[in-house]
Amino acid sequence: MSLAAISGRWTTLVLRDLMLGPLTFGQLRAGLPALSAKVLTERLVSLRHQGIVTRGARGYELTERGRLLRPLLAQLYRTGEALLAEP
Amino acid sequence: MSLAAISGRWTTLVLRDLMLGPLTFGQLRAGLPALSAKVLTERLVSLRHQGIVTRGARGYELTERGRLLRPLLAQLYRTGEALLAEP
DNA sequence: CGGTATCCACGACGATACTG
DNA sequence: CAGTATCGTCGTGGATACCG
Repeated sequence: MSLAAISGRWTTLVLRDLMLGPLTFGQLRAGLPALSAKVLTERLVSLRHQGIVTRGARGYELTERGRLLRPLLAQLYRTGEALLAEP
Repeated sequence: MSLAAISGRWTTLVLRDLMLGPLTFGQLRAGLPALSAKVLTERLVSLRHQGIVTRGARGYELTERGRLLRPLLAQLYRTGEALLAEP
């Protein structure tokens, strides 16, 4: 369930950027240069269908529902650190 | 990094079962009947290569490193609940 | 029981070109 | 600028059959 929300290459990175505030398509691309327009579009469509992101006047932004993912993202990075520390 | 550890269909479910203690191949299969032997093998090989699981006398069990994933798994399920609650 | 070996289907991803 | 369309490739997973 929550895995669906963050699965797919790049998804966590897109979400991390959106956690800081609304961003336009171009701003998202600029932050993730290796991500193609096509895949970014796919990710955004998927996230919008899940009610995690909306498209408004200021670009794309997280919904209330999307903000529920913040602790998960945080834990994801924390665990990544821990795995690096204990090899 | 931590995403690699939990990516792949079934991986989180295999890990959740192993959190309870060592399990044999057959016990893992019994717990996840829809999971084919081939995919379970793949998952276990991958997890062993990442140092998350070892194969011992009692079957497969989490390493010290593997136990680092516990908070992440917990957060994953907690977030899943939250997403269901707030539609 | 505890896997390994093959083959096949499907979806994800990347590159490129194009459009309003 | 903000996407959409198309195509080819590759990885993942499922089904099935087989082995020590």
